Amino acid sequence: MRHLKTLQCIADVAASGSIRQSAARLGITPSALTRKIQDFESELGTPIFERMPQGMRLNAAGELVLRHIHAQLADFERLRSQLADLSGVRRGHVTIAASQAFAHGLIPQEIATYRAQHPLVSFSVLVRDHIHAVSAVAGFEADVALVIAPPPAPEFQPLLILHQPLCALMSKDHPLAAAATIRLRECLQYPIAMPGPTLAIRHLLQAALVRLGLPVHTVVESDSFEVLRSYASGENIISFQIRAGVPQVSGNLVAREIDQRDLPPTQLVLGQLRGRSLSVAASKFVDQISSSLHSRYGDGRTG
Amino acid sequence: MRHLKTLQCIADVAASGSIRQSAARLGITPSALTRKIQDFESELGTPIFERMPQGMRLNAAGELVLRHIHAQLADFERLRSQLADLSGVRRGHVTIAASQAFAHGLIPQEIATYRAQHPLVSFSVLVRDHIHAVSAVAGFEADVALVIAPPPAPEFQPLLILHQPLCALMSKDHPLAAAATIRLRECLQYPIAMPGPTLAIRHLLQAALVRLGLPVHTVVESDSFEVLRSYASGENIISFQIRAGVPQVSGNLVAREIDQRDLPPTQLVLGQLRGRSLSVAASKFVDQISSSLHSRYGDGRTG
DNA sequence: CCATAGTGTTGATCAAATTGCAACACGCCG
DNA sequence: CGGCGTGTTGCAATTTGATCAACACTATGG
Repeated sequence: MRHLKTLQCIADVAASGSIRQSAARLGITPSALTRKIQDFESELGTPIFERMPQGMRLNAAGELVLRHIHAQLADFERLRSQLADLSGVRRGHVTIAASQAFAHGLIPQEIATYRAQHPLVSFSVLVRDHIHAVSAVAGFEADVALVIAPPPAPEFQPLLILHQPLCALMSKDHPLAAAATIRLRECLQYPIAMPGPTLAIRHLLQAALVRLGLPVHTVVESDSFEVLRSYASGENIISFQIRAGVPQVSGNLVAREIDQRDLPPTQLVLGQLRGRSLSVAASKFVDQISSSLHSRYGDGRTG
Repeated sequence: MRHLKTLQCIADVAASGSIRQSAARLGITPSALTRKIQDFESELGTPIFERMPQGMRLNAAGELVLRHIHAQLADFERLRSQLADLSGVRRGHVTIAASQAFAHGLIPQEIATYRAQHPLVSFSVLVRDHIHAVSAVAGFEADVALVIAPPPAPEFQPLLILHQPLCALMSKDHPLAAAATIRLRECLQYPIAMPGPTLAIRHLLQAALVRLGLPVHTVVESDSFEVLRSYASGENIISFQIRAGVPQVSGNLVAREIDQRDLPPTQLVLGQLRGRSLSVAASKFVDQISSSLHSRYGDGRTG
């Protein structure tokens, strides 16, 4: 788009920190690029980059400008999506940042459902921990984020909040698989495949385990739910996962909820950047995933 | 601003409905303007104007585009305001749409207070009834609106809501001026200067009067509070005004609250367009007027 | 029913802004 | 020092944009 070209150039230079590098990526010469930036700065009346021997870096004014540019580009994307919807076909691109817990089951399934109706909409999925998922939303890298226990941040606006119990994952022959819900202390009688410290549920577990004061027999610790799952399905080992993160088709794997006296329900939040209006495609995807989660899990809150 | 020029052209043509007219106002030739629009439309892949013998009119897609353009321009204005604030001086322009009730006392006084601290900020005041004030905000004509009993509209986001009693206006020698609060039926013993049907408080009064079922001795009806005030201060006539609309220095005019059993408190709402972020200048003005109203009147709600 | 005045559009011409190329100035590092 | 990295500038080629005049069309009034 013609009138956004300069803005995109600035955003690219801000990201790469180098005029020559951005020039190559944008398919123009460094001189044209440097002039674009100079013209923009002179129109604005303020420099927005610090020129350093190592390259370009945004100054304070530039940070404001970059936020504005990202907002402009996002809003234009939303316009395109609206126009496409007007003519009957929904097209566009949706970027969702999600906790790893949902990367296998929930997200791909929701995307598949959505794309069955609107095949012209494409998706990007960023797997990030709760902190970085929220930053991705704040930095216009992602349209929405689906995370467990997000840090409170004023710019992150929740669109849906569910309270979910934690589940113990085990093979379906496991002695504990008979009960509907189990106590955390029962789990500790068996070897544990422990989520790594970058996973949000690790902190929740940690707190509960300390409260219990019992020894934990950790046989493996991993940042990958895939690894944890494979252990839990193979041996007599127990692992953990939030309920919405449990795959619906799970082979010989079963999930049993942990009694809420041991582990209070955890917030599962779908949210966006406050004050931003989403594209039609993203907005409708949010609607779908909201109603899907809501009908499947209701509001798991009990206390 | 270079990259916004085309957008401004489109907005102007949409407003004027004529290429030649806009061309003259923008200082370019009609041919250049028609080409700008054609280029934009071809980049977008959709026409945004209907070409009629009488001129240009936005089509459905154009309406979306225009909204986007207004949002872009407003957001750029906000950026400029932020940049100015960064360098220590606050500058910018604030447009406020207000009910006529506040056009004399409250608004000019608040603007004067603000401009005493920030003389580089300029103001526009649009006097509109509650319906049109909300539309002005929705159509990006005004940054904020201060209105009585605004119609419920999803795009209008309240920032401050006060519940205000209606007051009877009379000269300070008036027989009723002795009491602190008065009953509506007492007022009807005297001639009334009645607010015109375009004023929001007319509807409130009307409902209460019908409920009372007493004859009303209307000597004059006017859409101008200035006219009503002059009658109320001159003869034994009574007029009405919401409390925050009563001028603080009022000559020989006094205001007495109507008993809330007769007339429930009215909503006084300061609001903006939902999802829009205001310029620093406008945002700080909202802060000032909010705290000023809040400290002066608290929340007048009682029931 | 034609003349008129209004609309937007188009082709050719020309000026102005943008770009590319090559050279330059500066800082860094071995 | 010499090589490599950065951003910047002068000048020429190119592209973009604006102008002017003519055109096609429609509504309106005599």
